[in-house]
Amino acid sequence: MESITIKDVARICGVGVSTVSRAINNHPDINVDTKKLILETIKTYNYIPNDSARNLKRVDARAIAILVKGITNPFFSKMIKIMEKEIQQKKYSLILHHVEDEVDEVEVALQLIKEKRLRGIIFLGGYFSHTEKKLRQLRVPFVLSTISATDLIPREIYSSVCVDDFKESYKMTKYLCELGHTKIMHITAHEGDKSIGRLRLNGYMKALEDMGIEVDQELIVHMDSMYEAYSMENGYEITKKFLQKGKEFTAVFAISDQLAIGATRAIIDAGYQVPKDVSVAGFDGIDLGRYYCPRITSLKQPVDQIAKESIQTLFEAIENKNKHEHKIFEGELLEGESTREVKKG
Amino acid sequence: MESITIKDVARICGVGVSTVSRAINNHPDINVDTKKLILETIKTYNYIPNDSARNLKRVDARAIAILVKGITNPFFSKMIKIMEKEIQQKKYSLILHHVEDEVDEVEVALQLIKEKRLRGIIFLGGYFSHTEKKLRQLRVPFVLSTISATDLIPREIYSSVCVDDFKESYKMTKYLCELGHTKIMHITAHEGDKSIGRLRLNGYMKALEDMGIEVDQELIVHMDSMYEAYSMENGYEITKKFLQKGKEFTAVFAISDQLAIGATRAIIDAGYQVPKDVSVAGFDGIDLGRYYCPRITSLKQPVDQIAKESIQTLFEAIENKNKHEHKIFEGELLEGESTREVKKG
DNA sequence: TTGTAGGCGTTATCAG
DNA sequence: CTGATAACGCCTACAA
Repeated sequence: MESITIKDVARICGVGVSTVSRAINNHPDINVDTKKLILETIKTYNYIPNDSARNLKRVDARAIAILVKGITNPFFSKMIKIMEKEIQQKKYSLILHHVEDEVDEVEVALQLIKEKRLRGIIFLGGYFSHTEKKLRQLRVPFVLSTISATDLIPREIYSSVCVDDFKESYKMTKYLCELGHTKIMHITAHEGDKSIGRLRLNGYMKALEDMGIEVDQELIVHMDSMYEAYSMENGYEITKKFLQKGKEFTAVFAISDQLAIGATRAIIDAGYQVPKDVSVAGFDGIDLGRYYCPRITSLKQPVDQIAKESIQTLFEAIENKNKHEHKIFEGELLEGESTREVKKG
Repeated sequence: MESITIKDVARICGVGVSTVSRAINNHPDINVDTKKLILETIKTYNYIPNDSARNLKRVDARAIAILVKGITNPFFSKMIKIMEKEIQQKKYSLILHHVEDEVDEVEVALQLIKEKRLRGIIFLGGYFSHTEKKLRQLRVPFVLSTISATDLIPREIYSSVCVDDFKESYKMTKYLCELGHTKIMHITAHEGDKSIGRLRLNGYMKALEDMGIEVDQELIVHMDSMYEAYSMENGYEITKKFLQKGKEFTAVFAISDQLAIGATRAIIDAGYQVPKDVSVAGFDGIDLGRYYCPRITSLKQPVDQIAKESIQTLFEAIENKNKHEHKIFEGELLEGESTREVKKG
């Protein structure tokens, strides 16, 4: 019934617990034969060390955690895979943790630091409008990956790796304008968002302004909190409702590819064609966009680089206490089949 | 530097540790005012109990774990969400754990049981060709959700909730045959799969046989282990290669929607139309299929029911030691826009 | 209602 | 190279 402990193994092998511990943890000071014996007994008796006890005692677990907000977002999946590899290479162990939309990721981080003796944290997704005070409680280095925090948080207390959301959004909007679009519906984050949603919205507005197009507030549509954030469903429902209003528009620029796909389907369901009647553009450049019909024009984030550099930056901060960096990568405008010059007439 | 412990809190409040413990854990025997005081100090000093220490001591954590294989599979995301709710309702805590494609999920489970004092486990995804011996090491009840294990494992040692993969696959194949298709390419699991892949393949073959169509081995294509299992990319690359062979076919039936979507894109890229030239059907009935263009015809698994029943079954097994059930739900054939009658001529 | 002390399974320290 | 033994932070009898 009860499971076997290190003491049992020690007793069975006729050695002390510390010797068993040494065998488990690959300590150098141990006789090869005793080690062999111990390892064999462990195998036959199927002993598994209790990790809680280990973490309790261990000063350093050489572990870092990735906190992901938005379990369904395929954009993150890829990033996580790359990060996993990098972390393994550094001989660290990874704690991957999903946090629900409404849950406070910093609370979770605080908890995890205690529990797992983390050396550092990567935050993936979320809005990150936390107070400085709260962030300072995080005693280990952390990096915001693909999250542009607004200026409310002093940049000396954290690292970040991302694209310039303002600029890339500007780029995409300008691209659409240059195709002749002047009535561009923008699907943005929830009302009151102060993170990437806000930055991309600003980029959208500035681009219009620079192109001499007046910003029409009615064309700016927020995600509906009834549905999952950044999801296809959200994009679909929003767009469907928007179409019912009869407001004129010739293009959609959504702040995620999933939203863009939802929008596309809604437009098609309403009897229009993409891109013939309406052009649609997204953001992120996820694989799905390449498999969708039509291929979604998107602002591709360099996932690979961002992932690698996030880990790199974190390790630098770990080794070099208090060294915080903010790295910005260039996005790439991927022309798909979902955008074209505005229809004449 | 060092983080605050229960002793510190006790000292600060001028009480004993057990009192603090009682305050934290909502024990009844405690003075309201002292409790208030303690809770406040905890807040201001930002004390967080060390979970490792807790789990070490606790006999029972009222926790169950979900082990998911295939982080990118959106089919699972939805299921997890529902399960989370159910588990919360039962006042259990949930440990959600992803396991890599090559990793042995039972090993992970064994580890987790020790570490977290689990009461039960849900397995989601994977192939499950483990030995009976290994499975017996799992001392807590477990249920295979949407995994039909083959008969190699005695049914008395586990529970399962899923559709009848053979039957549903038969249903879809028959549907395609009735549309007049006789040359149906089948995208199946890796060579040697003995789990749902095998069952669905059997269903496909039996249906053809019953319809008087000879099974053509050349039309059966396995996933390529170069790419992620069940992914769009896998479907795309496989189909692309298949098309190059010039083998004649008028329909594709893939064992997942993601594979089907990849196949669709490959077919379109080759200059054919779906469903005009080739019909495509998938399996699972994920949301994405509804947003794709064309909407993917699929065999929809009743995610909601399966998720709820999985949890239900697990709790019954927990409360009722050794009571194992095998529940089967009916799938639904969702006609999309990706299939139609075979082209005449 | 409260405090003291012992132990959960490991690892680290230090003396053999 | 090896084995006692003292922590790690918390919970829970048991005593007060």
